[in-house]
Amino acid sequence: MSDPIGFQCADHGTCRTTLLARAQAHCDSLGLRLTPVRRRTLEILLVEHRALGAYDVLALLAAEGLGSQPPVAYRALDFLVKAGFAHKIEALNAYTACVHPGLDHTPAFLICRTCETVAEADTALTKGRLGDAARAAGFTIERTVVEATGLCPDCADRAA
Amino acid sequence: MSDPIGFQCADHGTCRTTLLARAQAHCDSLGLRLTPVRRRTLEILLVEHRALGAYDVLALLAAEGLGSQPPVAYRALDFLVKAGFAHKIEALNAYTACVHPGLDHTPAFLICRTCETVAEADTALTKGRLGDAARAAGFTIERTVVEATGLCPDCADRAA
DNA sequence: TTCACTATTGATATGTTATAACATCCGAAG
DNA sequence: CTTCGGATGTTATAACATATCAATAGTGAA
Repeated sequence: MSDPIGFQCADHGTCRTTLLARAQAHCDSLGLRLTPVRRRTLEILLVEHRALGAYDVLALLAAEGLGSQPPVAYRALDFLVKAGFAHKIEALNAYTACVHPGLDHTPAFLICRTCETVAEADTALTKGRLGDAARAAGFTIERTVVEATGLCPDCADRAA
Repeated sequence: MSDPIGFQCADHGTCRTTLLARAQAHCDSLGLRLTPVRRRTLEILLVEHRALGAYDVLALLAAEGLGSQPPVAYRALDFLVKAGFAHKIEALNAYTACVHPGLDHTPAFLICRTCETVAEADTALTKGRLGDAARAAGFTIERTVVEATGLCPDCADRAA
């Protein structure tokens, strides 16, 4: 598992620029289209650096004239999720940018219940004990959701 | 990790009776009240043996005159979840009975995307690699969601 | 260029999941 | 018996998500 990333990102500006450029390159190479709405949606997720609901995203898009109805946000988010640039956090019904897009990975999330910051780590859960249990049961795993809720260091300090 | 339970429960009648009795005993000993709505809700989850949405439960309750408005179902489900008799499946926004209530455990679920049957296993994820990552990041895990979606043996056979 | 094709966007409506807020009931403790 | 807290009834609405169909724009072939 790689180190989780998210609670101490020193330079959002750089990671935003880098990841946007990577997304653009990825789309170019696959013939996908990173349209203005999609690009801006990804940028919003990168800048906010926490889990945002579809309607949160929609409000920000709408403020810039990039669409005002729910499908606009959901389509953009679906695209980003399918392309691997973002993930859906099921426990929050919210979305967050992927910190290492392009790589095929099974994300695991550490979600702060106070500030909603999300850190992304990797698991290889299907190779571990859950995978063993699934095989024993004859179950074929296609997708996994791993989400841990709790307190991030900053919020824990603030509470103490 | 215990074996997953759920894809081959031979005798629903027995497990229903047993688990209802256990829930009753647990409530008695803790001074909780397993009221008619709560008891019936648990029974519904046990009998169906798959993930049910709150409105599915509500429809069944309503058909028996046990309330007809959303809060009825949500309150009953919240009670069952808090008491450890049921779990919420975040990936489905649905609820399922716990197969070994009373024990403090971190459930992991195998969810068939076709028949929506849910098998429950245990993980000790906080003791594994995710726990290591969380500790390294200074993150305090309070609750974990582990859900694997895929195909159960029956549905896999049927598809083949 | 023009055409046909496909992906994307725009717009309206609706479906689904969940909770807020407040009134009322009812049983247990004092 | 009263009072107090948990449970329920009821209305309304918030929050999350998708179906549908029309309009538009980019792409490649004739």
